[in-house]
Amino acid sequence: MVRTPKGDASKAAFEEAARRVMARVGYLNARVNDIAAEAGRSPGLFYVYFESKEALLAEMAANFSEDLQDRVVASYRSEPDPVLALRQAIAVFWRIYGERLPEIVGVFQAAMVMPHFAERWQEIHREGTALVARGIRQSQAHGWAPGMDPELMASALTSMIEQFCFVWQYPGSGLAQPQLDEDAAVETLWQIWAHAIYWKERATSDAPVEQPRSIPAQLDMTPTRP
Amino acid sequence: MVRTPKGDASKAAFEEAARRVMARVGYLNARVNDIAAEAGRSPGLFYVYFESKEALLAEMAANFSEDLQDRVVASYRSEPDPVLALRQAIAVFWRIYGERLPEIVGVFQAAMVMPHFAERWQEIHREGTALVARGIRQSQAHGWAPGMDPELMASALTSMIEQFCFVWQYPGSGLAQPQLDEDAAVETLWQIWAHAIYWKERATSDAPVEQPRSIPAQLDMTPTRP
Amino acid sequence: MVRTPKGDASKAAFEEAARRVMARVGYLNARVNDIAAEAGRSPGLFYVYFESKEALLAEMAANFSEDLQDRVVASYRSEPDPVLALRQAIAVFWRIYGERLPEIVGVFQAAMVMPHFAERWQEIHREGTALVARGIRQSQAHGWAPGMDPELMASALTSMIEQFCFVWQYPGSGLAQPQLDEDAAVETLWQIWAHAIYWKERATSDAPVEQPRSIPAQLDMTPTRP
Amino acid sequence: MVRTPKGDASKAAFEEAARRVMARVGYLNARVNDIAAEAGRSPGLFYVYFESKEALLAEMAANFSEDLQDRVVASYRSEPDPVLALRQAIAVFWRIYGERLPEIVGVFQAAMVMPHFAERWQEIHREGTALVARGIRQSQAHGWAPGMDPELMASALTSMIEQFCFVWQYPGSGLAQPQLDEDAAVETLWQIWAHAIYWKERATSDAPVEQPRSIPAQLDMTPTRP
DNA sequence: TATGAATGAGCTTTCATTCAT
DNA sequence: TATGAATGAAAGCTCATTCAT
Repeated sequence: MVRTPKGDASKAAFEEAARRVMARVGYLNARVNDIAAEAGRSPGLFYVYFESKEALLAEMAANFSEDLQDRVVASYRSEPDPVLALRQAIAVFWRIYGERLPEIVGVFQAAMVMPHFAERWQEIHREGTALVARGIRQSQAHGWAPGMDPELMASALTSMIEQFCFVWQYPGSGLAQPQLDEDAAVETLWQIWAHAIYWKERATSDAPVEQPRSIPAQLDMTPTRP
Repeated sequence: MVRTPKGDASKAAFEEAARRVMARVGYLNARVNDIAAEAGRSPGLFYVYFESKEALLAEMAANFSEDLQDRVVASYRSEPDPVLALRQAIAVFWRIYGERLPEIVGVFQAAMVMPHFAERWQEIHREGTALVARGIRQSQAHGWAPGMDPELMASALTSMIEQFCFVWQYPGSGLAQPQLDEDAAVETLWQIWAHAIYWKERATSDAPVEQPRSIPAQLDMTPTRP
Repeated sequence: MVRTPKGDASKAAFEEAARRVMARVGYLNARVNDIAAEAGRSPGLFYVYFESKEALLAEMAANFSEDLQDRVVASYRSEPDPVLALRQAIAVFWRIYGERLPEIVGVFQAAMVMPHFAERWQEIHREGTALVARGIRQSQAHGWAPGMDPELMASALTSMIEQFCFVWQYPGSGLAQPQLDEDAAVETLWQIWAHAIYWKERATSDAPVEQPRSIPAQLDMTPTRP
Repeated sequence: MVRTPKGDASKAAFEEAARRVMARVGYLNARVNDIAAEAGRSPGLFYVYFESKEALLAEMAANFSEDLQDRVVASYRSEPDPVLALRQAIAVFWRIYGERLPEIVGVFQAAMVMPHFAERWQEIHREGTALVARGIRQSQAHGWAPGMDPELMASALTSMIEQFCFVWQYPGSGLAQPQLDEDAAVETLWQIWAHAIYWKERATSDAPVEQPRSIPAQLDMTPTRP
C-alpha cells in the first residue's frame, strides 16, 4: 500500500518528522498529531504507512540496529591494531548514537512502559553484549583479564557506553551540553575500556597488583576524613 | 494530619504497595487505583497521605537519595584499603539499588517524561558523579590515571554501575534473572573500575602500554572473519 | 441527640466556624473538613449535629430569615416618618446583610446549583418582596407611583438592595472594599428608593414629568457623541 | 485548527449545546459529557475546540460582553430624547440578557467559585457601571440628582437591572415565569430608574420634598399593625 | 493518496459522608 | 460525646486511532 514516489515521500516525511520530534521530547511524549504536523501531513495519513505509533518505532529501531552493527563492525575491522580499533569503534558508536538518538531513546523509553519493547531493547543490548563478549573471550585466550566472566564484563562495558552516550547526548537528560568535547568523551570511554580488559593481575589487596600497590591510605571519596 | 498509628500504618501501606507495584510495572504504568488496591485501601485515601502520584515518587526519591549517599560513603570509610573500600562501596551500591529499585526506576522513568523529574534525576546523577570525581582526582594526585578528565571518567563509571544495576535487577528490563550470581556481578564492576583508575600509562598503539602489547592481531568483535 | 452543654457548645462552634469559613470562600468552596478544622472539632462530629452540609446551611438560613424580618420591621416601625423609616430600614438591612453575609451568600450560591435551595432563596426573596409590595400598595392608595405594578416594583427594589449589598460587602465579589463609606451607600439606596416611589407623574416624553422636563438633549451614556 | 465548515459546525454545535445545557442547569452543573451529548458529539471532540470548560465560558463571556456594550449603546444613541433613550436601553438590556442568559448566569456562577471568574464578572459589572455613571454625571451637570455619588448610584441601578433580569428570566431562580409581561417589567425598571435620577430635591424629613409630604402615617411594611 | 474531524476508554483527583474506636 | 481514618462515586481531560470524504 505504498508504492508511488509520492507515497514514499510521505512515509519518509513521517520518519524524519518523528526523528525530529522524538529528539526533542522523546517517544512517550511524542504525539502522533505532533509528528504529522511536523511532517506537514495529516494524522490520518500516518496510519496508511504505519500500523501504529509502536510500529513506527519498531521500524526505526530495526534500521538502527542493523546500521549500528554494520558500521561499528566495519570500523573495527578497518583498523588492524586492536587497541586503536577499539577506539575507532567507540568513536563510531558515539557518533551513531548521536545520529540515531531519537530511535535509541525511543526504544529505551518504550521499553520502560511496554513489555514488548523491553524485549526489543533487550535484544539490542544482547547483540551488542555478545559482540563485546566475543572480543573479551578472545583476549582472555591470550591471557588478558583472567578469570573474568566475559558476559558480565561485556554487559558492564556496554552499559557504560550506552548510558554515557545517553546522558551526554540526549537533551532530555538535562546534562547534554552543546559545548561538550566529543574527543575527550570518546577518549575517556576508550581508556576505561582498554584498561578494563588489558591486565593480567586482579585488583585485590591480598595480592595487590602492580598498579594500585602504592595507593595512598588517605585516598577517599568523602569530603573530609578525620 | 497523619498522627495516629493507624494513619501511619496506612501511609506505610501505600508506600510499600507503591514499591511493589512500581517494581512490577514501573512508575508510569502504576495506576493510583492499582497502588490502592495493592495496599488494601481506597483510592481516595491515597490523597490524604500524598498530594499526588508525583509527590509520592518525590518523597520516595528523597529518602532514597539520602540513604544512598550515607550508606555508600559509610561503607567506603569503614575500610582503610582503598581498593577493598571500592569493592565494598560497589557492593553496597548494588544492594541498595536492589532495595530501592522501585524509586530509582520510578525517577528514571518519570525523568523520561516530565522535565521536573529530569532535573531530579540529574541531581542524583551529579551527586554520585561528584563523589566519584573527587576520588579520581585524589588518585590522580598520586599519579594514577594521568591526564584523564576526572569528571568525564566519573560520569562514565557512574553510568556503568547505574545502567548495569538497572539491566540486571529491574525485572522490566527483561534481563534480570533470579539466578544471577550477585558476587560475580559486583566483582566484575569492581575489577573494571579498579583497572580503569589504577594505571599509569595510557592505552595507545603509538606508545603501547605493557598490557596490550601482545594483543593478538586476530582479536575481533565480529562473528566471522574471512 | 444534643442536649448537654458540651454538645451545645460543639454545635455552636460548628456554626460559628461555618460562618467564618463561608464568609471567606462561600458555601460551595467551604469543605466540611475546613469547617471542622476551624471549629477545632473532628469532621465526624459535624454529622452528629447536622444531617449534612446542606442542612447546616438550611438552618443558618432559617435563623437569618426570621432575624431579618424581625429587625427590619422593628426598625421601620420605630420611626413614624415613613421616609425616615425607609432610611432606617435600609440601614438595618445593610447592617444585617453584613452580619449574615455567610448564610446569605451561602443560600445564594446554593440556589445556583441545587434546585432545593433555589426554592429556599425564592421564598426569602418573595417574603421581602411581599413586604415591600405592601408598602408600595399603601403608598399608591395615597396617590404615589400611580399605575405601577407593585409586585414588579417591589421585586426591582429588592433586587437592587440585595445585589448592591452583595457586590459591596462580599469579599468574593471582588468589589468589596474596606474603605467603603457605608453611610453613603445607605444614602444612595435610600434616595433611589424614595424617589422611585414618591412621585405622581410618570416619566415619559409624550407627557414629560416635571423633573426631566429640561433634560438636555446632549445627555448621553456614550463616551463621545458625534 | 478548525477551518473546515464541518469543524465550524461542530464548534457551533458545542456552543449551542452549552448554551442550552447551561440555561437549564447553569455552568457549575453542566458536565462536559452532558454538553457533548446535547451536541451529539463525543466528549473528546470538545477539547479540540475548547481548551477547557472554563475556556468555553470565557469565550462565551467575551462575545457577550462586546455584544452587550455595542447594542445597548447603539440603542441609546438612536433615540435623541434621553428619557426615551433610557427606556430603549433598558429594553435592549432585558432582551440581550434573555438571549445571553446562559453565559451571564455562567459567569456569575463561576465567579462564585473561581477567583479568576470573579475578576471577569467584576470587569463586566464595572464596565456597565462606568457607562451608567457617566450618564449620571452628565445629568448632574444639569442639576439633576444633586449631591449624589454617581459611582454608587450607578452601581445600585446596575445591580437592580442585573438582579431583576436574573430573577425573572433564569429558570433556575425559581421565579422566572413564561407568562411574564415583559413590557411591564421594562416599564417598571424604567420608571424607577428615571425617577431615581430626574429629581432636584433630596428625600428627607427635615426638608421634605414635595412628593412624600403627605405620606400617610399608617404606611407600613409589616403584615399586621396593632 | 490524502484529509482532519471524530471517537471513547482510561486516568488522576476531589470531597461529602460513614464508621470503627 | 468525640475522633479521624476510610470510602467511592464522579468529573475533567488526553490522545492513539478510525472513518467519512
